[in-house]
Amino acid sequence: MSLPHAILTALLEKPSSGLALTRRFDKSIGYFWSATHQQIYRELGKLEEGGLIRALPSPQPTRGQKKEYEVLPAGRAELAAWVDRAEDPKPIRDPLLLRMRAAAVVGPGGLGVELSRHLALHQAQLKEYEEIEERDFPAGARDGAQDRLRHLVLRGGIELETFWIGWIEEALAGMPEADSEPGA
Amino acid sequence: MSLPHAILTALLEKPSSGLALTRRFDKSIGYFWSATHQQIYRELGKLEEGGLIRALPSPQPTRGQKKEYEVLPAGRAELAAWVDRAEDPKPIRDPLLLRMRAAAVVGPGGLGVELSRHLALHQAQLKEYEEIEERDFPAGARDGAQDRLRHLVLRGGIELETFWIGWIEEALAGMPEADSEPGA
DNA sequence: AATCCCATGTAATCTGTTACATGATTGC
DNA sequence: GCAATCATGTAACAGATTACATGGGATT
Repeated sequence: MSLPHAILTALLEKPSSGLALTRRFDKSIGYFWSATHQQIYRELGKLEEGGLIRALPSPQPTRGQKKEYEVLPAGRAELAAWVDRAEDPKPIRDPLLLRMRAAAVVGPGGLGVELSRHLALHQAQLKEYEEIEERDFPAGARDGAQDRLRHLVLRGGIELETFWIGWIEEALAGMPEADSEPGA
Repeated sequence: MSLPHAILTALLEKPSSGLALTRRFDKSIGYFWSATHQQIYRELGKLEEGGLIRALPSPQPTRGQKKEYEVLPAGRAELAAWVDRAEDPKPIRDPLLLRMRAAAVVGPGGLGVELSRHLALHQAQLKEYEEIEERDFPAGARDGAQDRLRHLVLRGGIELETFWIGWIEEALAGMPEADSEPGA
């Protein structure tokens, strides 16, 4: 139940068309909640139908025509209620951890190569986050409540990437190349 | 595409019935890939149909009768291939980070309460992992390739919980009670 | 008129969740 | 016999992914 709220948040930050939203879900909001344009258009339809957002009046709203959306008061209220709502953290569900566990049973095979590849991807993502941090939250700047919260979210991303980098390095250290298979 | 491989891994570790698998997905494997019994039964059916596992011969395989499964060579091969396969890390998709971002727009409301609740849950989970580590991987024990990999997976869980605890504490520190709402 | 890009969608499929149904076994 | 529990499933739906379809405007 997070996608509609991700969209409401994005639209409150700046009213947008479906495509513009899609672009923003490739960065910014999308760093913490990804979505494709199909999901976004479908959800925009539902949100409009539910009276949480509305399309800004435009000449002719036909197919292929840009349609800008803005959040209605009901939408803002729903988002505020969601922020407060109790919702348990989802248990971890990560394919890489699972693959490591499988490797313990069938042997690591070429997992080392894959780990190195992931390491590079996480390092690149970390670098991207750090550049954003430098640009948007330079050290020593006074910031308001809004900025503090947004910075905190970014810190979360940075620390998660840092965790992965450390964990993968640890994994690679204990994994020569083609290790021998454990017992059948 | 991870659920079938999670099941193959679990069945290689120990042939089991559907219900026994379900129980094990509440701990162990389930710490890194959760699944309900409905998912498991459905997937067991597909895996059997696909010739990756088979039900051990039993008296009368009717409804309500226990059915034990074991992995066939094709299943082991598929799992080994999956361990090697290139599969990009999924982008972060976390409701709590998203809620923090939404809080930057609509104000934190009672998010602090929710954060404290999550903090307690993560602390409990961390404790559970640490007890497992003490029990299964006591310091100074020599361990084989299999144990090293399984320990590494557990370390991943421990470090992830540690991250969340740190991050939530950081968040709570910068969030008195009911902060004032930022701009409309 | 052909091609490309912007923009909005539909359809099919897969994965995951929630609620419910059915049969077998065991203890009372 | 009845209730509780073990065990295996069905059905309906919600959410996410992938592939494809449609149309407008600009460029060449």
